[in-house]
Amino acid sequence: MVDNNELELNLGLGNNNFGGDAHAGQSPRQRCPPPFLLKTYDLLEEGEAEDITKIVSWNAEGTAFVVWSPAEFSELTLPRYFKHNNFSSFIRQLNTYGFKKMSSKRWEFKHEKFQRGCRQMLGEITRKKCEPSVFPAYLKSSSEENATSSTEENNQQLLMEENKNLKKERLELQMQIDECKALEMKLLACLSQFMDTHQTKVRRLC
Amino acid sequence: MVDNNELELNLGLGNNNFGGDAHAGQSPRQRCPPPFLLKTYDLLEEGEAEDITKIVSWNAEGTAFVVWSPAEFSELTLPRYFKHNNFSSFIRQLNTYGFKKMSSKRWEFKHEKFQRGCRQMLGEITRKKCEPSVFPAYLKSSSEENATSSTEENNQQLLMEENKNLKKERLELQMQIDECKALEMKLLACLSQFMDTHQTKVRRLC
DNA sequence: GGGAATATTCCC
DNA sequence: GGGAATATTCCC
Repeated sequence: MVDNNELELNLGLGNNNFGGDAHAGQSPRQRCPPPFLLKTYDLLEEGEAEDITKIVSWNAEGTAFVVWSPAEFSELTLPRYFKHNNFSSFIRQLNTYGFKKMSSKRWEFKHEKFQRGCRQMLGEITRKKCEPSVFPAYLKSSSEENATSSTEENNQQLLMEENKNLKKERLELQMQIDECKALEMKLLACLSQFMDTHQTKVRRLC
Repeated sequence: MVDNNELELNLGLGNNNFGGDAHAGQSPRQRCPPPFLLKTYDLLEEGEAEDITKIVSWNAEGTAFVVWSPAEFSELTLPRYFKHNNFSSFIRQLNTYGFKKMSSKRWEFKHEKFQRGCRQMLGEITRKKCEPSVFPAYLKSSSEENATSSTEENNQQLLMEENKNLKKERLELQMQIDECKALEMKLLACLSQFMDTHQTKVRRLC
């Protein structure tokens, strides 16, 4: 019942790179490729050994790959590598990573950096950013440098301001905590004194 | 091998509402609840019939639910309803939908609109919006070709990081304050109780 | 083919 | 507990 998940974990290579990037502002060449690319690549490599080349394989030149039998590919191959069995979800990912469909007659997909024997090159493939709709395309026309630099400056300004406010807040919170702590001490002292007095009082009364 | 996926599809109720909302600006009462909520609810209802109430069940009042055995829940229950078997991913979703953990001693989760017998009410639960931070994601990494002054970008990166850390700190401080306040209440209660007892004791002795 | 929502993962 | 990245789904 949980075969899928276990398989998934085993095939996952244990080095996917969700979340943190750890390469901010640096060349993207050395980063760990996204799981999707690794799995798709491995699927093709392993396919050669497992004789599923009738279902999916590299093209003759190794410059693209072909899904020969979408039905079998979806039913058998996809769930071994991914958390679904939908061909269209697979296609969606290919598009996200910039693959192009080569022919209208067969399911052949190509990406410059996705080729047989070049697992290393996968790291150079980047996900397409979802363009922010904040700025409609028509506003980005001319005088780009001016526009970008001013918006960038503006953003930096905002960031610094937020930053300053956060620091102020931090100080206030810290002061609140100090007050709390002081009150705590007073209460404890009060309590302890109270206990003392009452003990002596009780003793006296006895 | 593909059992998971087929099960998934059968249990999915076929009416999830990914994508289009078709109710923009209208009362949220009539919308189809998100798959996550439906599945979690059904899991509890079906659990009663299937006797997995030792693993997960509603609390006595039906106002919250308890995962009694996280290990079994993760291994057996989760993959029957979701595309994973990670308890932490399940928790992440609960947090996303605003559930609160009720106790530090057991895995009990509560949401005002998530109660036994009220499947209809699920539609009123909304996903927490990710606060559109001052700083849109698109300014973070895109346009590597642009070669804008890298020192500036670097600067922003640092600013954003500091900003993030400050927010984290703020949260922690707030939590400290909450703890302090709670302790204060306890001390006051203690003190008042102490005074009561001793007054009666003193009275008796007089 | 891609926009956008939800789901899953990783990290702090 | 939540931010943010990738994955999966649904829709145009």
